[in-house]
Amino acid sequence: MEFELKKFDSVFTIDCVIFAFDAGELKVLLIERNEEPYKDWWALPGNFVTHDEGIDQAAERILGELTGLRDIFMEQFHIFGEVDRHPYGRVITVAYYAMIRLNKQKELKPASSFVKKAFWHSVNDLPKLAFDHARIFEKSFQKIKRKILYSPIAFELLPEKFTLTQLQNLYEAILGNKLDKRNFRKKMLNYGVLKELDEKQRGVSYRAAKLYKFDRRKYIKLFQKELSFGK
Amino acid sequence: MEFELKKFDSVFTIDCVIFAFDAGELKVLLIERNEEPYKDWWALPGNFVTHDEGIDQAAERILGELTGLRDIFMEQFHIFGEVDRHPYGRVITVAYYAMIRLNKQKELKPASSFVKKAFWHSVNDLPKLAFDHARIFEKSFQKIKRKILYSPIAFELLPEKFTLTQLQNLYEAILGNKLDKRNFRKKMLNYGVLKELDEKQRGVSYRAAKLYKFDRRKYIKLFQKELSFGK
DNA sequence: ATATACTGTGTATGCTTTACACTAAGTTAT
DNA sequence: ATAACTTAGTGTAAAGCATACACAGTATAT
Repeated sequence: MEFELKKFDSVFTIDCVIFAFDAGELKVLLIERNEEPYKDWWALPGNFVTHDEGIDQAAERILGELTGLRDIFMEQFHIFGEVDRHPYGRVITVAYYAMIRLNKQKELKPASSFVKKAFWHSVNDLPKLAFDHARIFEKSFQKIKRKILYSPIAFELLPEKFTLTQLQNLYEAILGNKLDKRNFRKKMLNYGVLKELDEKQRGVSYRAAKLYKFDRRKYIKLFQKELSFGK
Repeated sequence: MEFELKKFDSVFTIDCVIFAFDAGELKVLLIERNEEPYKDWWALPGNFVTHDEGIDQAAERILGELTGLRDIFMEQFHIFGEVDRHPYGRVITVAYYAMIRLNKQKELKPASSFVKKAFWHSVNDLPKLAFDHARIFEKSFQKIKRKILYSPIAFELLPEKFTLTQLQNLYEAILGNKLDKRNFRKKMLNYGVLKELDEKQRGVSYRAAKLYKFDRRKYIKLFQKELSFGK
């Protein structure tokens, strides 16, 4: 890919912050760049938007090409438009985030020479990032910390069936502090968005915990109620 | 202003949704366009971003030129990037919103031939808008409806000194429903972000109400507390 | 059988939310 | 001066939610 400075007059890019939860840690997906600028640096998956695609489609395409992840629902959360954020010229980036559930189908296979590899990094131990990506990441992290307080987005990160302890660990990983077990369970069950299953965890040493599922219908009701101020 | 189609390959604009509260009604600032496309239509104040300005500065500049309003703190809330949203080509727009307090200094004086006039419209009775501005407005309105539930943004719309009834009317105008007077007062006073003044309303028929002020210091404390999940 | 490691549960206290209706105070009209 | 009008300002009981806190139960491994 060659850069023509002229075109940089007004260029948009997309950057994606993809969160996942694995081994008790919150992770974010990074790529190792194979192109200048910032060759060999870690960066958020991101690239140019072409002239004939909407930005939401562009986001999906770019994430797919750079990491192999397909059909991920991402939400835009901020635009970064400082004049000097890109060394080659004025580049405005639209930042998207998503929270996903890891499984075998979600292998990382970059399909672009732009990327050496894609890799999940713990959010607590990130390498130095290219461009202003550290800032973009920070903003996204603040966003989900805040959102988790009023919206059950956590479920998107967990396997379909999960235990309450797993759920609590996830909250603790995102919020960065410990929670009381009994109060946490009371609160979560009280929201009424969990469905208790007739099934237990398998393959664990020691006592197995009950599994739960997220009840999307009840969640939608809760969400609407949440939008009221009381009488 | 002449449009060169080529440049439209990747062009971005800013659109501003400015809210104010007047005569018991929530208003939004619109301009009457004096240029094609959508000449003579009402639209949100918006225009092109130049190559050498950051988007936040661009937003301030554009709002100032089109409406005469200066030094308004706006916050970006969404990017609209569908391929077909502008009839002349691909135009991505960054939408900003602000809530302001009306006063005499805030006269509307467009300084651009692009605009015939600028005018406050009740949000309940908007004309047909140019481009996808109806959608942009809707999104901003949803945003503030949600934000007012957890953040005292309402104060930005009121005069510095206000009565509790005015505050309640504003909440009702934004939320679109009636609230209970006693509960509303209890809740608001309980937040602890209002300072009671030794002063009463003047120039009203019938009994004058006490005036209050917003206490920004206490608000900041409240805001930090709000970010916790409990133990 | 025993050690291990995690699961799962209850209660009392205080605070917040909700539902609900009348009197007090100042202004205007006569 | 008085009556009529209009808005301001106030309390309480009941229900629900948040918080603080500790130990017995159960599946597994050896």
